[in-house]
Amino acid sequence: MICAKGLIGCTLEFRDTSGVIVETEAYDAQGDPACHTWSRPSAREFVSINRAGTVYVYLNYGMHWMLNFLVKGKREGFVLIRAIQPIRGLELMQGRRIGRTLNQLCNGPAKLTQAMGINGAQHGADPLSDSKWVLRFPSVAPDIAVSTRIGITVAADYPWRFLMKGSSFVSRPQ
DNA sequence: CGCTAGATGAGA
DNA sequence: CTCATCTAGCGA
Repeated sequence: MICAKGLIGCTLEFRDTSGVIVETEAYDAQGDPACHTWSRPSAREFVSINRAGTVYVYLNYGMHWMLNFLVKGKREGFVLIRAIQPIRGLELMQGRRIGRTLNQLCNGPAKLTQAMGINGAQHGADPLSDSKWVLRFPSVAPDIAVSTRIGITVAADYPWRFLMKGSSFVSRPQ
């Protein structure tokens, strides 16, 4: 999905923390067995009642919060933020993830939500009207690598994982 | 009501 | 490799 690719290199700010998005994955609301909309009526309702950009957060494995943004238009679905390069609020983030090095701070979907303090309370937030959230686009387009999605058991072969080429802050190298 | 599969991460 | 920990959705 184009939007997932376009978010690579963007700076994401939430409250007092920020970072550059270096890894994303796309989930298509149409015909993608790995997307929540495939088996969850509540996810389909979320897509229909919210506008593009809305924050979709959910709890996985009973303890890990996953951050997504809603995509709408011709293709609809979610972009999962899988890793960021920490920029601002380093002390705050390291305080939430004791003992982790800078490289290990936000190199995974659950790690970055823990570090940035993102949880279910943010589900449904609208970054366009909520000053806690800021998304800035890069001045120069970054080099992007594409690979298959990881961590899922169905439709994992879709080439919908995007990484900033050469970044050492991705969850795992391509 | 009971059951179970997860878009994971930490630790041994 | 194991296991922590919870909930939407589904079948009975």
